[in-house]
Amino acid sequence: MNSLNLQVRIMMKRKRSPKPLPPPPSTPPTPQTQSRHSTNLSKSRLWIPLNLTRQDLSLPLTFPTGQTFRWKNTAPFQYTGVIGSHLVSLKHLQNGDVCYSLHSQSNHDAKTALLDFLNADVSLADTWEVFSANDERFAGLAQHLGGARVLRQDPFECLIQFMCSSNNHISRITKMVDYVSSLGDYLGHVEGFDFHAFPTLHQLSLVSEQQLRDAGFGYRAKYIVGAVSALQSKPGGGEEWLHSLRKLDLQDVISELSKLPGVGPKVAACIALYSLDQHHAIPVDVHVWRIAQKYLLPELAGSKLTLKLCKRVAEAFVTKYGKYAGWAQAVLFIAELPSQKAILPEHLRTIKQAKPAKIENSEEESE
DNA sequence: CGGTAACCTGGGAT
DNA sequence: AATCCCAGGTTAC
Repeated sequence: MNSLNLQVRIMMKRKRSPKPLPPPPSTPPTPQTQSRHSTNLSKSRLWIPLNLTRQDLSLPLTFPTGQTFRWKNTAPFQYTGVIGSHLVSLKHLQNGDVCYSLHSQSNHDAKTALLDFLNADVSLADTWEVFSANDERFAGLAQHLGGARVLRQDPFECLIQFMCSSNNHISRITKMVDYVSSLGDYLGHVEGFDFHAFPTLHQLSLVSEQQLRDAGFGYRAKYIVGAVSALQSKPGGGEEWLHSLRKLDLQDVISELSKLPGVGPKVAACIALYSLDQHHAIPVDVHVWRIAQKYLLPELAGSKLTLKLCKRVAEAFVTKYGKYAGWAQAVLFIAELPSQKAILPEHLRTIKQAKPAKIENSEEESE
């Protein structure tokens, strides 16, 4: 009956009901979906400048590049998302400068929350200078990928998002994250997208494993329910406990997070880097592994990515790039994305054949 | 303790 | 058309 309450609350919160994509049996919280008729509130919107140039923050290189799945591209050079209870749009002006707009009642703390979320205290210029000094290729990439930042997200939101990301692809991750998001308080809609505050730990605890499975979470349904349950049993509350990890060393952060079901080294590193101030955390995925084999640890080319090698790759990144190695990883990672490679000149593009496309005759193993 | 086989799903390649 | 493969991995054996 908890879930029934949840359902009622959701129905009441929702102002509109787009098509019900994954139809759960009892609870139909629809994910955010394009619903054609968007209001034109944005026309008369008040845009406030942030003191950030495109080199400080590139929205297209920061929001749709895999560190969050909650922000939507709501117009050219414009992204909209939620920070706490603030529904915010960010966009580039013609000259590249960034400005923002609040869709909810503009509280004074909204700008503070926004700057915090953007990790605005970290100077990208200073940080990248170190990377470029230690890596000629990075210096080249930096010319084309300026403004690619690491965000400082809410830890709980980050945790759930990256639990969804494991062994998964972007489109389905986004669908799953949209579903979870729909369980939070409704905040408004922008350009056809519905936006919700991320559900609280309590709100998420009201959803069952079966509901998540029906929504297409697969085996991750069990992990999420388990992780939520584990968090609820933390003294002082799970959200507070997650925040407290910001004070720990990276090793301890990874160790603690890894105790949660569904959280392994990769997901833990993502949470650490994207939400827990662990700027030298290196999420080693297949892309980073390829980067490492090509440019960092060529002697490992061909071997399989084991836990041990995973740690070795992370160490190599920190050795080369220092205490903000995670920020360097973000840039190198973006350079690997098919969607971003197009903006790079030929000589900076990487790894034509990460996995050797099977050539005609398979009788011979190429070394 | 290191290595390996399942695991949900679905979109794209073969 | 039917399979296979892979996707920003983790768990259990």
